[in-house]
Amino acid sequence: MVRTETRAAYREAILDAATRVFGRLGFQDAKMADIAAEAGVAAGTVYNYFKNKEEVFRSILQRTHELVYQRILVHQQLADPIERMRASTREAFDFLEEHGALFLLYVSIGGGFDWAQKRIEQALIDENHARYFALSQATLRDAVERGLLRSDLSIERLAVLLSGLTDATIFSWVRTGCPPGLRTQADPLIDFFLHGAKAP
Amino acid sequence: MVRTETRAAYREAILDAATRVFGRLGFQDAKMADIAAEAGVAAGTVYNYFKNKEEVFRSILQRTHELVYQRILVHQQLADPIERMRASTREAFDFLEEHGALFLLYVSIGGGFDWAQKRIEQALIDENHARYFALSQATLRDAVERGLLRSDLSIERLAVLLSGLTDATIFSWVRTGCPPGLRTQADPLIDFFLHGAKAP
Amino acid sequence: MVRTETRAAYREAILDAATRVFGRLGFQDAKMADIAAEAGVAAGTVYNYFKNKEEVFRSILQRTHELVYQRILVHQQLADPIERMRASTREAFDFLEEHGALFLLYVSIGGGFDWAQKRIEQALIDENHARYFALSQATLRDAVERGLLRSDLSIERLAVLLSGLTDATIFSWVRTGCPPGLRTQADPLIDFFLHGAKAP
Amino acid sequence: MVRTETRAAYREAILDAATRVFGRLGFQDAKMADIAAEAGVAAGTVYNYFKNKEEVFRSILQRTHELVYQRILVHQQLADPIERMRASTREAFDFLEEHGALFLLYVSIGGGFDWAQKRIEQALIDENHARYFALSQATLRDAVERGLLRSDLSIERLAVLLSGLTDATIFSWVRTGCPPGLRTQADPLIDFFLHGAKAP
DNA sequence: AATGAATGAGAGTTCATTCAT
DNA sequence: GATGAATGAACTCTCATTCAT
Repeated sequence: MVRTETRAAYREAILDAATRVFGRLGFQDAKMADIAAEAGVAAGTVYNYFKNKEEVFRSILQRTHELVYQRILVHQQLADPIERMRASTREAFDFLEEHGALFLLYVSIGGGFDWAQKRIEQALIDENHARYFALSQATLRDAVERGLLRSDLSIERLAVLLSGLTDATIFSWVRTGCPPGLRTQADPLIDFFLHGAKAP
Repeated sequence: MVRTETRAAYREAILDAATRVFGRLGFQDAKMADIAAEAGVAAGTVYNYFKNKEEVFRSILQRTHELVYQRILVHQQLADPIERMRASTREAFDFLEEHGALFLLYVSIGGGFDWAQKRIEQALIDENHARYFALSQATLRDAVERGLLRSDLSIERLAVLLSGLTDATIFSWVRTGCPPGLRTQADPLIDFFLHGAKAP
Repeated sequence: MVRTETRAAYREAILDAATRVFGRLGFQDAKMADIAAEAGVAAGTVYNYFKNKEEVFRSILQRTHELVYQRILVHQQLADPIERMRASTREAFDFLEEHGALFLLYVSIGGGFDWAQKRIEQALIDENHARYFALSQATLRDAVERGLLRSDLSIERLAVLLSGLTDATIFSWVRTGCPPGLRTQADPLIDFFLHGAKAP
Repeated sequence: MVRTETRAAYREAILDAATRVFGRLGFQDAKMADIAAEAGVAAGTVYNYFKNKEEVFRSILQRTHELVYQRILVHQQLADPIERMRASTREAFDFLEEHGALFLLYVSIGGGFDWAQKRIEQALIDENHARYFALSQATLRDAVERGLLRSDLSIERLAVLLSGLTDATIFSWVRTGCPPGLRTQADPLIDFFLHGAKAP
């Protein structure tokens, strides 16, 4: 029992370290030695927990995805689809603020374009992305059916545009050094999604 | 004179080849040997034109940026800022359709998140990105001042959101295999930017 | 006493396992983890019984040698040296058929040319080999002195040639998949040793 | 043309070096760095000529085999099969004396039992071995048909026994430090093959 | 004494860059 | 200036051995 806990703790520590290192350097530049050092273990130890560098990366993706997904899932019970959109966006932004290694989240949320990842596990990324997208699309469909959103654009197109606004906001936030307060941008973002930029 | 032209032609040929190879494989996986082979020259020749791999990449970025920038610049004379936005977006989409190696354009246009680039020349990317952004912001400012766009969002915020919509559209287009007709999405995109998703 | 027996039992179990694993994979490819797993003990346990991988190997060699040597020794009491040769060869072939891990026997008997062994303990191999050889030479000397064998070849040379015939027979047997009946080749082999290939 | 020659020379130099190193240390213990150093080139250079360590090994095998095979082939025109056997054996022994790296010859001639080789390219080894064996068997068959050899043993069995005598002689020679004069043992060996050890 | 995870030295291989031709 | 082979630093991964429990 103790052993199992210790193993799990080691695993988590390595994933945490790897998350920091990948976030800092990207997949290619991150060396296994860096990850091991950051985790405070020997190089070989990492290989007792993960088959290779790719699996470390994949595991981070999966772990992060699961974490965010669960947190967003909670809000899907809200009756009003617009409220659901607002809550989900706030939740995602909250998560980003809490975790330094946003790069990974971004990636797991879907839009990432790092060629390294592409090579590694596009399938996994796509699958995770698809799960988020499915959630988003369900909400949008609900909204369209209730007459809350225009119906001349496909659900998928709406989802793409919404994620575009979200991603751009995140990028911009990262670019400006991750200042506190990202979550406050969630509601204006949804408002913009609804009403656009036209002067009233 | 001939010599100069020959040199220039070699340089262009190498950049063309490198664009294709980087577009196909990404920065890390693209080997100098691949680029040389694609260009039909010997490996060493590349080094007669570029100091190293990074400079090849940087040069592509710069060249592409210049190309797109000039094409977009043409439309800045249009009196109506909304029309300017439409024309610029169409122009960017056209360029993407014409050139297979869209990845690079996208990247040079700005939102890219490839870690390789980050390492290499974020400064350059940012600078290029800033030039586009300046263009975009000038148009948006004009529109706001004419009362065509809401004034409760900062010009910069508007620019970020607009680029988000554009980028998401491009990503989605790439993801679906670059089907013909990207340019037809330019006007609906601007419409969405103006009016949002709300049902009328 | 019990303790001692337990220790001995562990030791034997590990050697048995190691014999199988070395036989299957050779020295280099056999991993200590494989041996431990095959023996049903933890990796560390092996090191409670043997200093290192080489000692495990050496111990197998020694144990196997001892076993075979004792079995062959029994027949040395036979009065007729030719009969002694026949009986010894049969005994060796029997042993090979009984034990799957023939490779090791062969090796310990002497002619092996595995570079791994060479590196490890050529001295030991040579010593064991010398013991067999001494037995063989004693018999041959006896035969020569009794006028049963030609005396124009040195005893050592005769021993070398005899072992060559034996080894070739074993190799050929292994190469053809160790079909049953190796022992029946012992007598024809000795006959050939005596009379050669010439037509009568 | 010069280039081609240079390339070939490099290739040969590396193979020569590798032959020495493999002969000295065996496959596993020979490091690519050792081979490169012995050849007086950089580590990477070896990889410009051979895909990997295994291919270096395989190439040596093939080259040596070809060399020896051609030399033995010359004597196949001799009318008397017994003379053919004598000449072939002498040729093989000559080759061994000329080349320090006998290990390889031995291996390529066939009886080798190095586990490393087994893993690597047993197929190739077997194929080469089969070529020698075919030669040997043809000669033996000829001799049997002419009534020169006993016909109660299969051709294959005769070939096995002959190679056993040869190998044992080589082993013994190597074991005693490769003293000059191996070739003088060829004729007595064939004599022994013909008449055996029985006193006349 | 058994365990099994941590260790870390070491090897094969890649590839950007250099340089003699 | 083009060539293309040589270079060698650097990185991932393996596994014999150690050691805390």
